[in-house]
Amino acid sequence: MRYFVAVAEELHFGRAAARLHMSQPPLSRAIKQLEADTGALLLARSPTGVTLTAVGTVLLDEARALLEHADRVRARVSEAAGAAAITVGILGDGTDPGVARLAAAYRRTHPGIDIRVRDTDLTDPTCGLRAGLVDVALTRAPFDETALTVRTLRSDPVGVVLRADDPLARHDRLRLAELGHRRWFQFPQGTDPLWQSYWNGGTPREGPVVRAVQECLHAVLWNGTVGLAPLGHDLPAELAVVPLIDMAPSRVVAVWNKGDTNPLIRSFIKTATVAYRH
Amino acid sequence: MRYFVAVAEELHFGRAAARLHMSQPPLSRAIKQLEADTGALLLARSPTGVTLTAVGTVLLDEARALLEHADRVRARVSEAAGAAAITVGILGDGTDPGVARLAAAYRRTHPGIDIRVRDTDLTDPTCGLRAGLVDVALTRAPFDETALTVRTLRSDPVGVVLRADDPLARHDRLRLAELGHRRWFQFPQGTDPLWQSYWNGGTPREGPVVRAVQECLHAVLWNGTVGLAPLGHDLPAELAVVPLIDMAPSRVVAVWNKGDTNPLIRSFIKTATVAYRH
DNA sequence: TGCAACGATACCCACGAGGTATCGGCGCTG
DNA sequence: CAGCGCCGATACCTCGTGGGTATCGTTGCA
Repeated sequence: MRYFVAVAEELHFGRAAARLHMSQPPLSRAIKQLEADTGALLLARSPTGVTLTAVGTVLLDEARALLEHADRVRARVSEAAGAAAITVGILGDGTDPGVARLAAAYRRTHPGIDIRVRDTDLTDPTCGLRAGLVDVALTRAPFDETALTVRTLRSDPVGVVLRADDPLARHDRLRLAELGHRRWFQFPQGTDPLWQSYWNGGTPREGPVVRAVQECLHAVLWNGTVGLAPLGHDLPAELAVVPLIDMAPSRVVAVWNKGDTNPLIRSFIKTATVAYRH
Repeated sequence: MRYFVAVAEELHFGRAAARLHMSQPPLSRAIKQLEADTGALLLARSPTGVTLTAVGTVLLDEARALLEHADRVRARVSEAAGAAAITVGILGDGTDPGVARLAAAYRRTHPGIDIRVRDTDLTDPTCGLRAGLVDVALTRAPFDETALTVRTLRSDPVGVVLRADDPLARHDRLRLAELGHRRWFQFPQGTDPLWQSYWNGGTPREGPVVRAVQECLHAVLWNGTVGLAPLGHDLPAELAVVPLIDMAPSRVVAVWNKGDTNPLIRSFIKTATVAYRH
């Protein structure tokens, strides 16, 4: 019916399709189907243009009222639901382009829902999920997944971060073994072992302790240490990141507590999967 | 929303599913999805039973009103459309079980639509479609399809109709060649050549002229002629039908005039395809 | 008479709504 | 208090359809 109202108002299939953010053929089909169900021609397609038939005029009025009614229902129910809120944890500084798209999409499809964001440092890959500080975390695997549900959103190749003037920075790809003698920045003791081990390339390392992304970069810049990072992020010109060919890619994931009853999680995850799929 | 109203009224997923003619799991999922979109729990599932939450109560009222509104819109539009009608032609005496299911299904999904039926004899496989006597024909292929659109609904094996005491009737299958010396009942001159040729098994035959199903049966009973018929129909006990192994199966088809603008045709064909798919 | 516009058609792919089988949790019962 | 049964949730599969791209046919216009 939204489709029909759009076409009836534009009196032009192409423009209506644009307004509905879709292409023209499926719109034509949808209108045809509506006509088949009502049993009457709603739009007179003459080569000079599209006109409303008598029945079409009736339906236009009725459809407008009905759609308005539906919108009112939505509003009333979400009012009755109170300020529904979801807290999402984001690892690091959350400048991931996917996050921006996701936030925009979710605000659009669920207006009135209160989205709270909690930016966390790199020491807890679950962003405080277990502690109940967030409902869902946008983070990176791997980590201890007991009592959590994990959904992969994307995979990024991983590289090593070096000073731009580091001799190794001239390579266009490296192996972990070529970095064995370097100092690596380290997460503090007590962080998730799987997480810690992954970012150390699988073997224990020595180096300065970091907690946030900025600290990692500083550690590389000032201390000449190295460390791993997913590719595809903007870095200051003084730093270089060289792809590692023997490192499993880093998975961007959405995580939530198994058995969490907050109904918003379900819709949030769904929006997330499509937003990350471009 | 219909689903939600059903569950809210029954306060029992299983019973609601039965009422909606569906199974319980997809209903559970649908409600969950509604809850995800609303952002609030609508139903409190306790092991003792299902209860409406506060938000659920609000939605129940609103949903009832909205669904009622939608029904009113349907009624108003179909009233404005006037007595929309579709005339369907049926070949032979139209006792095909599929036809009954189709009629029932279409009346249910399109109440208020005037279905007129035109039973025709076997001399015109298009049931007067080209002459404009019907909008859509439920008939059997093959025939001249120029300017027609054909949609196959089902395929029936074909057999030869014989008197029960005919020596050939004792076989459980036959070949066309074994019937070469018999007289076959014939359609009148001027009927569609493809149609005529098909029911003659591909070669010209001699025999009494028939127009209706009854006449065919009488021709076999009283004149000792033979003829072809699709299997799977009830016949009087004095007649037998023996499957032919070298005869292409007979396709039950829906046909309409190419470019016909009656919008009901589309929905009728759709209902037909699902009705014939059991 | 060629061209541009526009709705219709053909074809393809991915998502989701529906199904069946099974699980898990709680209450009831012997 | 252990076992059973009820009932909603979960897992997994399949098919229909809603959306896409590419192309056609018609018609008005230059």
